[in-house]
Amino acid sequence: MSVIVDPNAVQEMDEEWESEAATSGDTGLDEEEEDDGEPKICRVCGDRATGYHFNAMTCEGCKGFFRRAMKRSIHLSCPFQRSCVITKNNRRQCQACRLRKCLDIGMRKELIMTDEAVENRRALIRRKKQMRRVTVSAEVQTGLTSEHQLLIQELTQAQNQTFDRSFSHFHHFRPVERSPLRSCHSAESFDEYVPTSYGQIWRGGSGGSSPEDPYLTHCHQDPMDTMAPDSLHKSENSAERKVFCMLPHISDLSTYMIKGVISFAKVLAPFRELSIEDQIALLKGAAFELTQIRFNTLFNSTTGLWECGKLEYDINDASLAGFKALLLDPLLKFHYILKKLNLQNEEYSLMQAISLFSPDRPGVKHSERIDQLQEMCALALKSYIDTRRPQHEKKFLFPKIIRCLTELRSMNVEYCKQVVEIHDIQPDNSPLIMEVFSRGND
Amino acid sequence: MSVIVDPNAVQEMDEEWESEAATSGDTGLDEEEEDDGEPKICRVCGDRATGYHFNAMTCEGCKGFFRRAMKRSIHLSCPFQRSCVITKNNRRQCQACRLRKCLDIGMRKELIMTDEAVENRRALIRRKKQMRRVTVSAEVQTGLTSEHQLLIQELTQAQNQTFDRSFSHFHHFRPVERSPLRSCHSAESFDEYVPTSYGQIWRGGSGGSSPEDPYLTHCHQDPMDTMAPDSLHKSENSAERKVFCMLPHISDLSTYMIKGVISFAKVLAPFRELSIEDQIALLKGAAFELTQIRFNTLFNSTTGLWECGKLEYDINDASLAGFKALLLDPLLKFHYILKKLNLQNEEYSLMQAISLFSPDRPGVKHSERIDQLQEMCALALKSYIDTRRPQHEKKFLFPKIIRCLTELRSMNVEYCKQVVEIHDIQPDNSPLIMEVFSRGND
DNA sequence: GATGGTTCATTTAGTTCA
DNA sequence: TGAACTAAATGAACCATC
Repeated sequence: MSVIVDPNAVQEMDEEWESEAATSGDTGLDEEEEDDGEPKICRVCGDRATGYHFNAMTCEGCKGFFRRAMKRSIHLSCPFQRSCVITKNNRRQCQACRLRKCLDIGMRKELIMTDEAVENRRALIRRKKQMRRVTVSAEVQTGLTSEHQLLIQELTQAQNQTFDRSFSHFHHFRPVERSPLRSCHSAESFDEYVPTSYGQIWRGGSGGSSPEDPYLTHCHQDPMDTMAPDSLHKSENSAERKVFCMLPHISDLSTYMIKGVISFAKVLAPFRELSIEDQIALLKGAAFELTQIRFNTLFNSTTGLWECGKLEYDINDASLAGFKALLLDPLLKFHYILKKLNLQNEEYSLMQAISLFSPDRPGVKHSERIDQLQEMCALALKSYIDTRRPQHEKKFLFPKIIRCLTELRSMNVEYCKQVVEIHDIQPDNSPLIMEVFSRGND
Repeated sequence: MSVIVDPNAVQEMDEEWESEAATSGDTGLDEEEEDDGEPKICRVCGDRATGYHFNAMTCEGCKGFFRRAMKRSIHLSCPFQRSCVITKNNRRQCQACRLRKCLDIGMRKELIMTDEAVENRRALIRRKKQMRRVTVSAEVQTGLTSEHQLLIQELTQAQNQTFDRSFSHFHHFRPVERSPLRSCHSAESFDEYVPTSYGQIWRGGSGGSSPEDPYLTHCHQDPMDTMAPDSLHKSENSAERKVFCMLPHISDLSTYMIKGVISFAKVLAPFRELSIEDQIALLKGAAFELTQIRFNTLFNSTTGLWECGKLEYDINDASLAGFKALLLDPLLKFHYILKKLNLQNEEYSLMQAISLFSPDRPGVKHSERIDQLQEMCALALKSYIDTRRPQHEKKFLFPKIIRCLTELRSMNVEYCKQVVEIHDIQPDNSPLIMEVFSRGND
């Protein structure tokens, strides 16, 4: 039964039969005098129109309705007979017919801005607003453009808000356990995970370690010393002893730090404005790097310790958590080198931002925008250095920082790999860690 | 069905009038006092009114009463003279008269949300509540892994981007032509392609469905009724009349929908990463299924119509395009059954993805990867249902959806066959359709 | 000035529970 | 049953860009 039978059709003497057939109702009242000044009447509901909206003369109500209904993109069904006459007073009673009428009279959904366009617009407006707030004088005084100033301000603020230097939560972590461990694995499989060459490389090259090496004066036992002899025995008494004795604690520490950097990112307006998808991709890609940058601020290059309140860690703790020299060698080097640059909080924050806004992380969709952000951060860092650092530092500091970021990035891959490997042996890592690192980064 | 007589069509924009009668022919009541500040008095019982409810100024009591009474849909009878005067104090004494009064003053049952709509609303609220807690993927237990979350997000985004619900292109299709057709073909060839058994099967003939089958009680004309008598006459005046009068339009509609699902696939990153060869194989294999899944979102199971803006189609339209009961019977059944599941956008999108990534389509080269993708989509759907659906739905929804997909797949073959057969008789199909369907699928 | 989006008080669905 | 809720949709007034 060719269903589109419309009783109204008979009454319609308008030229365009079909465009009216389903909904008609405006009975040509507003049509005839279109000559010049259009009648300010909503073509959908007959209310007072406020101009053309999405290509049709409509009222504010129908304008908003059309935008919202199209964005919701769900199918609406008329509870009546699909032929409701839309009027000012009944327009809310049938969304389906109202929307159909909108389309009938030529409203076009292409004229609705996409979510992305809206986001860009919002970002633009926000930036301009802030820009306006910052006076030009400030720019003159600091030598930084107000845009850079604002950015740096936002970053350091985010950093301070989300980097807990009280270390008060560290007590909730699973306990520190540095004592010799007993393997449930065979000697060779264990060898695979704790490199024998570790000590040599660490201790500075050719000859073994000299006691005065700053980063070796600490209480780490070589796991091999105590463990190898036992490694073929099955664990007899100590059910809790793990192969990677520090893993539970280090895992909780990492998890905590990751939550911190996630908060850091989420506090940043330009980050929040990205799609959720991209936010996740960026965080997955940068989590390791950001935590290491933050750890660097806690690093004491004299003692080789990361000082976290009353707890402190050395590189061997990482090896006791199962990480191998292939990662730990360059990582420790990184910390010494970066520490030497003696960065300020602003610079650390900018570094984090540059790492975070890496447009080439796997899974990133809108890389252009992220690229912009990264570039802005880099420029801000450059300007900051130029204006705040003494002459002799200006020249090389920026490239050195960038170099550190590059090194960090190259460790990222290895880190992810080792996390997964470790987890296969001893699944002590938190779900968050596994989620963030369990797929390839880069 | 010219039953839909709309009094408003004749009446001009008479302010008071319109507020009352959207479509139904209810007595336009006298709204003498409504001028500006309406009296906040319940039109049913005289109690203090709280606003318009179901199209009438009523109190909270009558609002709730009306909803419940209409939903219960049982017959009420007055213990008195069927003429009780309803007041605030006696309103509970006679439900029958109270309800009658409600209807009299213009309360409309259509403005009560359907059970389906309510369910959707609940689901949406549930989803939003969960969403509120989500910051970054794993941070919070959404019950979905971030991988699944991302997948679902990508799919729904692709769906929204590529499924044009404005139906604005439908006007460019060749015209709808539902009138009786005249054959240019010889009787026998005609008979061959418009199955004589069609009507019987449809109407519940020998082998078939019983009349009370919900999906068979609908108003389709049997093409044979009008056509058979004429089938021996050659077309005398109408050169344009075709054997399959709806074919041109339906063909353009199908072509358009296929373009839509191709776009859907092409927007998906995991799809784009497949070899071009496999992309083509998958699309050829799934085009029919995807379009049908999309059509289901437009299907109104109350009316048996697919609602596409101001156009609407019923199953008979497909038969007027030459499709036969062997396809159309199970297809209509499929639409009723799937619709009943009341799926959300996310679930429809996942369904499409599962169908799309079928590793066993003819011509597929790298089936392992596709198998992976399909499995991931299936798992995502399962988790989605587990986390977003109420307890009682969790159990069977997933298998039911899979069952629908199986059914759809089995129709795929028959569809391809009929498309080719139809094209042999009346080559109105677009090249795209022929390209997609002209070789065996499965 | 024209026409996009934004804001937020208001309206009116459904929900809860005594 | 209905008073007191919650929340989505609405639209008037507004802001911003071109």
